[in-house]
Amino acid sequence: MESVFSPDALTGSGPLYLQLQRRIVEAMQDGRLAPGNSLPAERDIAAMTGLSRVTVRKAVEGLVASGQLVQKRGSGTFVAARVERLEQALSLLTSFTEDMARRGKSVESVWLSRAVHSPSPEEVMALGLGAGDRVARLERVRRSDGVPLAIERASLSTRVLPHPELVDTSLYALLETMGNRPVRAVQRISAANLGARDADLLGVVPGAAGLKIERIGYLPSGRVVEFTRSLYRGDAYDFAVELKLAADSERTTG
Amino acid sequence: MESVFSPDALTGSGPLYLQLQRRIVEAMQDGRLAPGNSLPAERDIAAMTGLSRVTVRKAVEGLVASGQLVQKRGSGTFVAARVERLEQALSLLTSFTEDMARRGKSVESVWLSRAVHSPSPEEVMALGLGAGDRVARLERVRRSDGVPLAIERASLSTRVLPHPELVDTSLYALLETMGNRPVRAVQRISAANLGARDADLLGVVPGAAGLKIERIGYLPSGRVVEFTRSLYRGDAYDFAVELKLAADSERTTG
DNA sequence: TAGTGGTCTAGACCACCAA
DNA sequence: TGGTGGTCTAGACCACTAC
Repeated sequence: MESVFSPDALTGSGPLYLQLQRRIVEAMQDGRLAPGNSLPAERDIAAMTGLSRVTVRKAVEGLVASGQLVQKRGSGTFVAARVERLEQALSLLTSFTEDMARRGKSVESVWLSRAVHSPSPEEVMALGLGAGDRVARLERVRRSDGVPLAIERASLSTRVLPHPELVDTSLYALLETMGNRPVRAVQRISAANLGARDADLLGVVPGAAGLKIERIGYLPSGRVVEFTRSLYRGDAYDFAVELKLAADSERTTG
Repeated sequence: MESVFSPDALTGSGPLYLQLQRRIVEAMQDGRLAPGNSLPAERDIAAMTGLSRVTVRKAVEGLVASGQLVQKRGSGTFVAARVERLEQALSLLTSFTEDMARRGKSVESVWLSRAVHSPSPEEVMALGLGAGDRVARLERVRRSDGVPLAIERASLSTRVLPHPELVDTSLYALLETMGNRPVRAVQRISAANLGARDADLLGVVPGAAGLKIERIGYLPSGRVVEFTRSLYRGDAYDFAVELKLAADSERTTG
């Protein structure tokens, strides 16, 4: 433990903050710093290493940004707990609730908003709204076993969901009872660094990588039902897809 | 322009570096700072705003991390160029080369490595190798129209690819000539912050969000052909998927 | 209340780039 | 060579947490 923050061994090449960072990472890898362990206070590390506190902070900063350390103001700096990685099959149209239930995980939703609004231009486009149409917006943080996994922002025409406040756990379950459950959807997946607000909601550091998914769900008739933008924690989620050879795939759309 | 860095208007609430950051973002959004424009030198911004250089750097740091600004040592700080976002259909098994050709983009590969190695434990698992088997490793940076888009690290048994140095542009094209082109693949998609080396290869800042894709490709016989780990630039790539209702999908595996 | 991280300053030297 | 970003220091005050 002392060896991690000893003043010697800071004799390597490169910036001092990177050398210190490297030593902390090594200590975490070989178990000298285990998940949950706290690091000495920044001022103490500075005194032990002979560096300034600013330099120590810069070393720690990078590890906090990559999720390996967690800082709590007034409390201390801790080695982050490992997050179990969940995997979701991407080829099936399932809801988050159903998906988690299937693998025996609890699901909690923290509602941020459930109300009717005037549509944004983006929503008008995606949902194919007419003049005067209004949208139901559902915004929530999805948790499983207490760990926040995703932020979900769904928009639906009030014609399919006039009373968004009735949605409890599963949006798809409610849509099903009204005969409006989508049977087909198109998703776009990309990655983005999370902003301050979203990172906060997901319990990660601003700038952490998130999986951004935009989904448009269709009824059998081809009408659009839902337009959902989700942000998944990059460190906690995997999507699995099965692909087939191009020439091999049947054309179901022709 | 001066208004962005004027000493007044730093009267809002919250940390000074966030207030300055917000003003820079606003200037980029309304075009007062256009892509390619340079910002004043850090020391000048400090003088103009009445802040210390350290505080100015902290404001800029966040925007560099999220890819909105680019810093060049000895040269200056610049508003980042916007990167056109490409979209790839995820339901078809195509190669990068074919994919880009289809949309009229040029493709360049920068080879980092093309050689035969002893397999790592991970490769033994994924490829189902036996004792004594060796692997061909292909590592390259994929560029389109000069912009680096992805890092691709492919591993194949030397039984299907004895001479990796023969791979020129398209791995799949070569495999096809040998009757070893995969017809099916399973992918896992997640997001991760890019490390220093990978970020450098992709021309983005360390910590930027990347789309991580692991793919295992199969022959018609069910044998594994390739194990590929790719990292796509999160700001330049979109994957599109079409989903179908669970109960609706035919079971082809039963 | 004592200790922690969060912010901020003024000033310094170095490495790199362009003219 | 002069200007730029990159690193580093010593010291200060604030906000929050735990006791």
